[in-house]
Amino acid sequence: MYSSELIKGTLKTIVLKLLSKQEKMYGYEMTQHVKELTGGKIQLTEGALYPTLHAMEKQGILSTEVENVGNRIRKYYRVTPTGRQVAENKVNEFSAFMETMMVLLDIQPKMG
Amino acid sequence: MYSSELIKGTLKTIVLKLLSKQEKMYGYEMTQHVKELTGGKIQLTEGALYPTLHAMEKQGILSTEVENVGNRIRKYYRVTPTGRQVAENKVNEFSAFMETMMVLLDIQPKMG
DNA sequence: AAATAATGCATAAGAAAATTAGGTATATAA
DNA sequence: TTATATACCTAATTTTCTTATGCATTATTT
Repeated sequence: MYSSELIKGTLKTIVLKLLSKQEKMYGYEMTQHVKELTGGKIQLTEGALYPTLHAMEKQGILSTEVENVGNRIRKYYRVTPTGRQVAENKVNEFSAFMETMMVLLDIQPKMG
Repeated sequence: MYSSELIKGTLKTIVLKLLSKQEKMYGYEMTQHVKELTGGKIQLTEGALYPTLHAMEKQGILSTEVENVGNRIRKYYRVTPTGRQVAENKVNEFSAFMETMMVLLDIQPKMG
């Protein structure tokens, strides 16, 4: 697990990237997906995730549809066309930011 | 300039790295140094920097010495031996975090 | 000479984003 | 039947940063 300091500010970017790759997802699914993809090193907390999802919906970046699974509710999120643009910008910005940080911190890129 | 969201949580890491490379520095000098090194893309604000420096000093990560330059005061900061270890850990953690984020966001490493 | 910008420190109010902790409810495994 | 997993949500608090302000000295521009 990374210190929570580092992860700050990346939540929206992560959510938007997930939803750019996968038509629709619900909140809990996102937490599990990220946990798996990062080997448990990043774990989205629900207390942070849900308010952020609501905010992004309000901003027109995400849209929702509710589905009933058994007696439970699932709220699926999708990126809107606007959101898709925001997603791309966010990822590009993060990418540029990382390059800058690598210079600043003398970090060598890993050769695949 | 990157959105302030992204830069959040990296301030201590940046300061510790600067001071690991350069025996001693004063606050204002750090702001200028980072500005130059990043082509203005990251700018440490004094409102964030000074309180953080004070906190790190209190934690024993940094030590200070005041110098009079003309009639002005300069407060130099150094990393303590403890701080040097913290610095290394922080940079390593950030490096690992970036790798994780690259996987998560499908970002390709730049070949030098 | 006077005004502005740059240097250099500092704090304080407020905003933003997260953590922590709680709540509701169903399904399943031990 | 008790815990764990699924699935949503909110509220109080904490952390961290921004914005604004203040003080003082020195260098530069007009």
